[in-house]
Amino acid sequence: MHEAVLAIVAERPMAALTMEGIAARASVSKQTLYRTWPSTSAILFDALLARSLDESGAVVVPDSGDLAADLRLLIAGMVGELTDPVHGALLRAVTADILGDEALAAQHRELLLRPQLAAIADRLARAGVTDAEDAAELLVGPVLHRWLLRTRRFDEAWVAAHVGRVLRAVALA
Amino acid sequence: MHEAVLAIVAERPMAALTMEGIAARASVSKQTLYRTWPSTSAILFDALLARSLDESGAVVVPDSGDLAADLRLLIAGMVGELTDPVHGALLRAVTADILGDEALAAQHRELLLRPQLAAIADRLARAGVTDAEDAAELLVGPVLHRWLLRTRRFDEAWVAAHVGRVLRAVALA
DNA sequence: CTCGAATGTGGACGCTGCGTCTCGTTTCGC
DNA sequence: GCGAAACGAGACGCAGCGTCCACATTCGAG
Repeated sequence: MHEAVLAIVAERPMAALTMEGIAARASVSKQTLYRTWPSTSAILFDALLARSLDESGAVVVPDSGDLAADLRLLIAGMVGELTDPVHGALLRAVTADILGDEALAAQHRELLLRPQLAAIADRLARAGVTDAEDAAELLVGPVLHRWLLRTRRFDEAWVAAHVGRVLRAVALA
Repeated sequence: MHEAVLAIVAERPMAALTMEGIAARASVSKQTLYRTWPSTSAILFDALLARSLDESGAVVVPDSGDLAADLRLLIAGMVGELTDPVHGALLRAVTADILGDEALAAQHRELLLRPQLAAIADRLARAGVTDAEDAAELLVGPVLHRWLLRTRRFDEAWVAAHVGRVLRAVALA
C-alpha cells in the first residue's frame, strides 16, 4: 500500500497520484482504499508517518556534549532526508497537500513537526539556550527555505556556517 | 480575470480553483483562458506577479541607517502580507503549486524570490554583513517556517527578538 | 464607412478520475 | 467447517479537463 504510494510519488509528477492509480499499483480495489483513507493526501501522510516512526524510531537529536557538533550532525541528517529521492519527494508532496488542507496540517503539526521541534529545543535548552523554541525555528527555518524553494544546494560548508550563525544568535559562541 | 482568481482563492478551498470556475466567475469562455495560460497554476502565479509588481512596486527594503529598525520594519511588512486574508491565501496557493511543478518554481524563483532576497542581502551587505545572502536566508527562513507550517502566530515581540538574533548571528550586535 | 480579420462566447466532445454502489469471492475467527 | 467480515472487480453518474466548432463582436485599414 505505502509502497505503491512511494513508488508513484517518486517516479511521476505529483499530480499523477490518484486513488485509481494507487489502487491499480497496489492491486487493490478502490473500495479498500476508501475504507481506510478519505483522500490521496491522507494516504500520503500515513505513508510519511509510517516511514518516520518506523525507520528512525521517533526523533533522534544527538547529544554528545558538543553542541555545535551535534547540531551539525542533526542538520546534515535532515539534509540527507530532504535530498533523498524517495523521502524527499514524499515530503514535498505532503507539504504541498498541507497547504490546502488545514485538518491535515494540524495532524502533521501535532504528530511530526511539534515532537521534532520539541526534541531540538530540548537539546538546546539542555545546553543553556533560552528561548529554545525560537532557536530551534531559527535552526530549521532556513533549511526549509532553501529546500522548499530550491534556491541553492546544500553542502557541508554551509551546514557548518549555518550552525555557527545560530549559535552566535543565541549567544553561545 | 485576476480578480476572479483572487476571489475564488480567498473564499473557497484551494482545490476548488478550476479552469471552468474561473471562466464562469470572470464571464469568459474557457477558450480565452487557454489562449493565455496553460493551467490554473499559471493564472495563479500571474495574479501574484501582477499584485506584487503593481502594489508595492518591486521590492522595498527600508534603509534609514538603523539596520535593526529597518529589518523589524521589513519583517513586519512581510508578516502583514502573509497574514492578509487575500494575499496570504494567494501566496499559499502558489506555494503549493510550486512544490509540484519545477518549471513554475523556476519562474517564481527568478521573478519574485531572487530579487526579494537580493534586495535584503544588499541592505545587509551595505551595513557591513559578510555572507549577506546566507544572512538574508536566516532572516526570512524562520518566517516562512512559522507561516507555512502554522506553528505559532506572529507578534511584534517575536519580530523584534528574531531580528535581534539574526543581527547577533552576523556579529553586528 | 465599410468590410475583413482577429478575437471572443457558448457549448459540445471524449476522456480521466472521483466517490458510491453492487456483485461474487476469498479469508478469517470461532 | 461455517458464518461474517473483508476484499477484488468493475459499473454508475458526476465534475473538470483540454480541444474543437459555429457564430457574434470588435476593431483597424483602406
